[in-house]
Amino acid sequence: MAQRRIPEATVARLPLYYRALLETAELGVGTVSSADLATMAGVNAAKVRKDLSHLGSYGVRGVGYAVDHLVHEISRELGLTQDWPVVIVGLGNLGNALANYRGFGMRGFRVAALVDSDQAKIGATVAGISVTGLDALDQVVAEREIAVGIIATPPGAAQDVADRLVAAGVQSILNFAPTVVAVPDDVSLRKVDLAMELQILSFYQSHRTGPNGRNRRAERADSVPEARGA
Amino acid sequence: MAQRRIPEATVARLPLYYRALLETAELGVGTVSSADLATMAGVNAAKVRKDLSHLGSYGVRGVGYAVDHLVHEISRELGLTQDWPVVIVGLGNLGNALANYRGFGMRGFRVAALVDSDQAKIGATVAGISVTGLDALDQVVAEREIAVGIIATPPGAAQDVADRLVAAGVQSILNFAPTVVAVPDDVSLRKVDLAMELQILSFYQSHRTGPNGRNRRAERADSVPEARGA
DNA sequence: CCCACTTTGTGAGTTTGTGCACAAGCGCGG
DNA sequence: CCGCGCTTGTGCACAAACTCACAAAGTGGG
Repeated sequence: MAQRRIPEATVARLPLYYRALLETAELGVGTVSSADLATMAGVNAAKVRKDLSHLGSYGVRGVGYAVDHLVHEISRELGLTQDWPVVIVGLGNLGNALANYRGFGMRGFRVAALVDSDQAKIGATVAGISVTGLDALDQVVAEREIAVGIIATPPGAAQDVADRLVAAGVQSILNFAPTVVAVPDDVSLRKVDLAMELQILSFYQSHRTGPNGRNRRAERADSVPEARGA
Repeated sequence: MAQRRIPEATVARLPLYYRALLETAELGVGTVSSADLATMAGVNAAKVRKDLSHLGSYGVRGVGYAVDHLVHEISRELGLTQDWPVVIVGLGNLGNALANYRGFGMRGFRVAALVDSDQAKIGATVAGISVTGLDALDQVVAEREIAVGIIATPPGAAQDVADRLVAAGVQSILNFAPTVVAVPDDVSLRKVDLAMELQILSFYQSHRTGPNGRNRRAERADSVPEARGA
């Protein structure tokens, strides 16, 4: 099958497999079947096989996939073999939580800088890192070779921050502010919007039919119709 | 067009339109065109029209959509006309941030309870709400008629908490723990996984071709290839 | 009243994603 | 050496989502 050009949907699932594989490796298991992986990742087994076939990582028929090898392949494909310094902009409740979030350490990501526009916060130390002013963003990004920016500001400031990040050379942005942010085509952008997620849940909750509200299924790409196996 | 059975993809965008419309209403504007909405929501105009046509909300040809009416329609469709009491389980960094998050007030959602298993945290007051023990989850959910649960625990505790939420009668769950959680078919589940988002960004970042890494576009459903208009 | 202009709603064609079902391949036991 | 059981890889058909392009329907000016 075509080696390159991995479908978006597959890319979005690779991290899921990756996590499942790390847990499997932890247990000392040497090989997994697509069915095992499917259970752990909460998806369909055929999908797992097709996804993995996209990255050319061969399993062994009759046996399964070598855990170590697959971890390495996915890791390489996701670019987790290199170090990604991250800057977090905005140190309100969320920014603070993110700065202290363990799990960034998860292969690759490292909080390398914290930035805020509030004079009162500049110079303070959060999670062992000194907070820098927004004006020094360019300099900090350049010095620490930062490629990923996280926006955790109020919505009003988000676009300005995004513009500054882009100007400073950041190529990937994760936006937590509840507003639409525009960036040039050559910059990747993803968003995480709490209110949106809740509103989507609200939709499915209010659209349950039947007297006691327990009938129709509320399928979602993210929901997990699979077994409880493991 | 068929009134009912709104496509998933459309449901996922309704909150986007909703927010854009609220901002428009704020400015005192009476009508918007699909093109305006498209710019604000960062999507394609044809998509906006098709999405809105799904909920039968009629615009006026040659004019556009009445902002107030549309806000009302979407609000009703998303179920935001009613009150949704929410319980947050797990009061680490993230749980605390969520408890203090303004923006929940956004029409409908209200943090009604905070739960943690740590004896040291029980009884404390966070964001004006007293923290309850995990054992009292059933009681709290019943008493306060909670329908939505947010899991902000470490990954190891997530499945157990999900089981307890389901047992207590919660029908919609938003999971922030970086692990796969399984729930019965009649419970809606969405997940927000920070590490996954970063890893997906990392994929696109490491797959930019060309010497300086500035060539290929990294399109994504969530990315915003549109103009900077408004 | 008619015409030019604007904007919606949607039919049709394309692309993307999903899931089934099965042939091909591998290991093991006899 | 052969056959059996297991698991991958994938062809195919179907479903979902997206985009284009345009007819239908409204407004406002002359």
